[in-house]
Amino acid sequence: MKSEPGVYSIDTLQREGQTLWEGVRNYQARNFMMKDMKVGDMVLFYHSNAEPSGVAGLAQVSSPAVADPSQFKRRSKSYDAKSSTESPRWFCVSVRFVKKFERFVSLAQLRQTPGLAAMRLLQKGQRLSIMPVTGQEFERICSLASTAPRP
DNA sequence: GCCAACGTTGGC
DNA sequence: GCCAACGTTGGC
Repeated sequence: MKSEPGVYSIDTLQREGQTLWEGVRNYQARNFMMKDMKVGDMVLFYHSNAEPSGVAGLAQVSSPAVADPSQFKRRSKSYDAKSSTESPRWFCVSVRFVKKFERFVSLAQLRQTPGLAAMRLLQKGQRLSIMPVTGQEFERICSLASTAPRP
């Protein structure tokens, strides 16, 4: 799951413990939350549009998808006039803080890592804010987060 | 700040 | 249903 650290960082999540992942306005990303993500699933927390961008830590899905309340709030940037409480258009899960990585895993490091080349995140033009990761990719990234950085 | 890639919107 | 215009994302 991607977030711009200036907006919501891993530190914010650590402070708050848990958050509703509001504001996603892309159908593919929404569908991942609605259909694929289960309570207890592990989440790589990725800092996008950052200096540097990369995986900052781990979270965990802590609730099933519910109607995203921000779509009903007129003053919210995520307000959607075409949605209604009777048939909400947008859904989101909650995630809880698990850990901040000892070592931040930068995008450059991900790109350099053999075995991660097929990661969806690394494919050209990939802009989805939520996307699936394989078990192998997940393990690989966690091990990068706990081993010495490259020189 | 630039720009490629992609999604969405709306006229027809 | 097509597609041009526009908006957004996010790396660089």
